[in-house]
Amino acid sequence: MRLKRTHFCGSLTKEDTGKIVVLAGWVRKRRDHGGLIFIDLSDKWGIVQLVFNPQENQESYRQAHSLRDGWVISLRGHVSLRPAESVNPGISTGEIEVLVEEMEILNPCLPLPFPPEDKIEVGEEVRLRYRYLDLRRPVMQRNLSLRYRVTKAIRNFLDGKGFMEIETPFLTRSTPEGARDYLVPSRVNPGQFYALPQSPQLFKQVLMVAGVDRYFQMARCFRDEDLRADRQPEHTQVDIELSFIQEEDIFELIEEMLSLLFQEILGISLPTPFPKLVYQEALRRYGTDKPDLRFGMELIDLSSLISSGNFRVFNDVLAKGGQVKALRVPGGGSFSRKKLDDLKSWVTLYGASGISWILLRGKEIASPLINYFSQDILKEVITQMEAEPGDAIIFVADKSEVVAAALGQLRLHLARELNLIPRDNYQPVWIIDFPLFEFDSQGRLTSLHHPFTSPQEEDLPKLKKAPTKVRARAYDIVLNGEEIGGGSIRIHQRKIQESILKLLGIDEVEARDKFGFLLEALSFGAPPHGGIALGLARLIMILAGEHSIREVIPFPKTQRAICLLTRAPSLVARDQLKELHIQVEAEDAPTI
RNA sequence: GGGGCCGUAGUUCAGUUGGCUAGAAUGCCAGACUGUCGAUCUGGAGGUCGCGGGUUCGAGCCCCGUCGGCCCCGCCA
Repeated sequence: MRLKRTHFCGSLTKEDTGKIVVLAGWVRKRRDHGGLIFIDLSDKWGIVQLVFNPQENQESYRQAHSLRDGWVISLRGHVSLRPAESVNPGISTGEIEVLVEEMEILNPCLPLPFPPEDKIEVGEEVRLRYRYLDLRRPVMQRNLSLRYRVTKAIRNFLDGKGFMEIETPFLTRSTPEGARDYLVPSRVNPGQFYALPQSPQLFKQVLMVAGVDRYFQMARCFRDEDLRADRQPEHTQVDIELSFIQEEDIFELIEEMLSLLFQEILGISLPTPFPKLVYQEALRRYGTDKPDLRFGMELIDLSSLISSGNFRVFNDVLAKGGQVKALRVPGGGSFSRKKLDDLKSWVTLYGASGISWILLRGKEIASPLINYFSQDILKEVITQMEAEPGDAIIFVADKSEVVAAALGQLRLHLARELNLIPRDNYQPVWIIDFPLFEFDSQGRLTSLHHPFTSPQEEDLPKLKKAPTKVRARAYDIVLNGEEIGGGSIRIHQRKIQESILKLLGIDEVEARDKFGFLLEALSFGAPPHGGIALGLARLIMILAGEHSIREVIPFPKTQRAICLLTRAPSLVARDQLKELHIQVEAEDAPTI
């Protein structure tokens, strides 16, 4: 590269008119008029038009004929004001152009699979395979830069609050959190494995015992579970832990931090304090523990009202201790029979056997329930639902968990479909008072959060008799229906920790083996402590207005946990396996 | 582990009941053109219809299997 860059493509303005500049970048578009060639040159900062004129410079004009999209060049030229009729108001440098006097071709380029611009019609598979081209697109550059600005702002903020960033190991031991571990074989300890951390949970607690008082980390976490639009096998969490604090301290800290981010990034002020919603109430009103509060459509319990009718489906459900709840769907009165059938089969995904409905078509009421309920009851239903002409009321009757899942999902589904969710609106909410335990599918008691979460003190007496009634000192932060973080006040006393482990069916031997180090640490003057972890990509996804975290992760994996760029995972050489004392079952694993 | 949608030119897609040489747009290549910026005009090249098997006189289309992408259930502090 002979020419030394003096300016960036996107930063030139008419103030630079007359200057001799050296630019470097990618050829974006060639418009060859035979006697005159225009080229858009792009770099990270934007686009500027180059002009090759044979009357100005024969040699570079000749070279310009060979240029194609994606070629890398540098050039020296002088900045010139465009003729008034040729100004392009569509780009920031539209008032000027650069007349090229000398050019160096730095690298040619194959024809591009897709152009590096924002509006492309190309599948994600192709984008991921050529991720370096995808990331050249301005929108992806913005997402990358947004991520950097967010982490920088978080570091500054936490630094100002007396926090210290500390790294914890990637090669660690399997922790008892719920997810499947990624394992790493140990060469020097045959048959033994490290686990990649699902979170630095125990390390950050140990750091509190170590007197660090305020810790944070941009912590990479690994979970070998199936992927979703908001889940990758590895993700970064903003991991935070503090000593000598209560829930309110965490709430205030995170509220201040998120407010700062939204102010700095979007220029939006989030009102603080954020509202708090008790877990049970969230389930009752929204059917989920991560409610989207940007719109209403709450679930209304009509069980007692409806019990006076003689509709067998409802009565059977109620007799078995279930419930009948309903959702008001603004504008749903015009739903067709087919649409309602589709919704009916859609809710079966969530275990419901179907839906029932009342359509308010002007003054008319269309409903299969008409034959089973008196006019008075139907009117009362409409009153309780606060339904208006043109609305639909959709019922689900089942046991409470099914009603919550089905109606909760239906609420989201229909709100999206009917465009009822306001844009540029951000509604954070704390979900609090989670249960400490739940029963898993095999009827065993498990932690809802994790086993180091402190029970609420007033519920301690229920630990033995009614463990699922015990509330945890745990909290989630939910933003626009996305769980962007969660945490808890931890157990800092060995006795309580031991009794929780015992309740979880972990005997003393296993407890000592798996986290004896924690129990021991708790015995050496562990301070009361607690913390939170925020899912960085989810937060940035919301700030960026994207709908998948893959849009804010430079090199994400596909739903089958494959990196299409590098083709990881891959087979490894036999020798590598042998060195690691690993034998692979032959049937599904060819070797190289 | 399961459900749904999808896979045809570099890219995005169309392709009838199974029937001529598989099309369009864009991109690409060549030529023309001195004010374009989605340049324009003329011409051209470009296909393992994801892969394997089956049915059939004949398969892009039907059947079975398989691989891959997306969304979801289960799973997931």
